[in-house]
Amino acid sequence: MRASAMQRSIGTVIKKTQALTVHDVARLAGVSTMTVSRAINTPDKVSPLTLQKVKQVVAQIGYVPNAMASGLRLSRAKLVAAVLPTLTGPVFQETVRSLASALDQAGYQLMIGQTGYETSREDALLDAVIRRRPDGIVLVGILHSVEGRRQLLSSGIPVVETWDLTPTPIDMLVGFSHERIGESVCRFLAGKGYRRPVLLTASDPRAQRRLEGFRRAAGTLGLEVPAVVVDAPTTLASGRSAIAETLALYPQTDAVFCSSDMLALGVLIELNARGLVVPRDMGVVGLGDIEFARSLDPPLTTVKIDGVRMGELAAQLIVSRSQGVRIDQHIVDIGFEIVERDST
Amino acid sequence: MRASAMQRSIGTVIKKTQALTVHDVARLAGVSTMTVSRAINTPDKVSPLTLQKVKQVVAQIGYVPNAMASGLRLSRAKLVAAVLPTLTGPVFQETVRSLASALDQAGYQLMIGQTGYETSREDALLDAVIRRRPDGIVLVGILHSVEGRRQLLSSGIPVVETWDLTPTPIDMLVGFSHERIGESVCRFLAGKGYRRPVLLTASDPRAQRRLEGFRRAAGTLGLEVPAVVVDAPTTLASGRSAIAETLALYPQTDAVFCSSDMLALGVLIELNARGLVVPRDMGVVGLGDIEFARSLDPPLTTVKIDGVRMGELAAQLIVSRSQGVRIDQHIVDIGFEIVERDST
DNA sequence: TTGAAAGCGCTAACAC
DNA sequence: GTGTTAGCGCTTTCAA
Repeated sequence: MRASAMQRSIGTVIKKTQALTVHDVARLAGVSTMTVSRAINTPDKVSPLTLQKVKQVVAQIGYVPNAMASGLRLSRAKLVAAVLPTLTGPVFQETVRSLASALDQAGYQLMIGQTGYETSREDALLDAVIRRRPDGIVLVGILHSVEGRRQLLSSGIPVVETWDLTPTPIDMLVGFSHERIGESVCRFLAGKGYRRPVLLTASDPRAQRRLEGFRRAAGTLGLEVPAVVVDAPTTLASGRSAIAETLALYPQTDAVFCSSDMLALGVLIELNARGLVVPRDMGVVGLGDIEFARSLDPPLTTVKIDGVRMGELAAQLIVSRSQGVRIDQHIVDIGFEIVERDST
Repeated sequence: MRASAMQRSIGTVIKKTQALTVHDVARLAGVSTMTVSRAINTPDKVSPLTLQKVKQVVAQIGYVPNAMASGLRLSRAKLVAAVLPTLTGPVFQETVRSLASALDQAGYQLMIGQTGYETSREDALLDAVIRRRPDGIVLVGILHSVEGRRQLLSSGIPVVETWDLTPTPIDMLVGFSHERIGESVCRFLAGKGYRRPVLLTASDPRAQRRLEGFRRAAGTLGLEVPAVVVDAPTTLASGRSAIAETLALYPQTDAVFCSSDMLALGVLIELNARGLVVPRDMGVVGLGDIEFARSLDPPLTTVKIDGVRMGELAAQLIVSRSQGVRIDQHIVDIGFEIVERDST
């Protein structure tokens, strides 16, 4: 009978197997604990014979070192924390995935904390994060709380902010300028002959700055740019309703710049449902260039944000810093790129 | 030369700020370290006056307890690990998000490990996970490696498998039957009058079992069911090409059951591009009922998988177990539901 | 090349 | 209600 089946039928509680330690290995291998530690961490500082003996015992009894103990001793958790608004939605996914991969390759694990768009949760979350003494903290998206900023600063833990660009980061930063995106998209649309663009803007500060950039550029062209606000996080459904609202309020609109590709997909679907043809009746620009953007019908013109690169760079900054390397380039602007496809 | 050695030789090393400990608080508050510990963890076991004094010092100097130290002392990391194929794609997102939230509320943090669909990576990843002595491990999706199974079992760490149903879980399980989904969707489509269904099937074992279930049910109805295989992870683009292939190979197809909602979206887009009308010319069924399914045009008939509930239950099982509660229900079948909308 | 001692920061158990 | 002692498992330092 299998163990689990037995437990269910009889109701036995599992005996908690006593976890193995260096002492167990040391005893069985006939060496000191220190030698075990060396055999595992710096094998070249141990004679081939002892090394082999220790390795064999480790394999045989299935010893796995305790990271809490070594972390405490070394003051290095080999852990990095990512703090983000939410794991849901395609926006930050690529960044987090590549961050996790890059860290993994360097022997670090990733811990996740979601603020859930509530500023009140941020402080408690940061406290929980700092308790673990991670080797670094990656902020994906914005940190609102002022108290949180202070906590991070005084913790002395390396911090990388992402997805934004500010001249005054907490510590390090890998991002891009939302204002410049607004400006660029405005010029791009104007260059294509669009004269009555509308922004479908998420209710977050970064979207707000894209709007400002867009309007600034539009001002020099003598254009007025209305904005339709959408609650964050943006969804396909909110894209459909936002374009419906746009058509009702500003029927002469000839192009929309959406706060995300998902929003843009909603727009495409709603326009298609209304028998309107993109780009003939309406130009559509997305943001993110997530996986499906190129596969839509028509393929979506969008602003490519290199989330993978951002994650990799963030990982690199933290790993270097935690190994004591001086970081000269505290602020990295990874830029963006307007990918022109058939929706404009 | 090791990277760190090289860095040291260049000589640009930064000194770390000394982190605060209970001793600092104790000294400044004029009490013992034990009293500080009590003031923080069991405030009701401390006199109101000392409590206030300690709290004030803590706030003033910004002391944050060291979780590695308490974790080591208590043998409780207050950490749960989630191991999954990839963070990308909408499939497991809801599960992971709700898992993180539920754990957070119970005072646990979530650590992420991605196997990246490579069995070879699984063992190394599990080793890294077990080192941290998490209070539980949640397997999202399947664990392929036999050695990994063994490692997990002998670690004694509570394990919850999800997104599947097997009579022989490693430990605990929260999932649903993929075979029954196949059967149900087959009967559903047959009931709607469809006679030539095709499956767009991802190349993973769970999708395979849905196909088997579908074919078994189809067999009793005298139907043959071809399958078009799509590489995991499924994407919108692979949906477009899969339906194109389907139309070429099996032109009389009257319905498709897709391995994910994203795949189904690709199908809808491709059919729309070809001037085919859903459901008149083709019935489409998705899997997952992710956020956008109801907002598509037409709204997508799909199999609702309650990822949020799965995450919550997994969290609950682990938290209970780690608090010493006996778990009688080792296997929880959360079922599924066919949500009929307008695409069939 | 190997080992003994000490301590990372915290808290259970036991005194007072 | 508070303090003292000891030790969680590991690894740096120093001695052999």
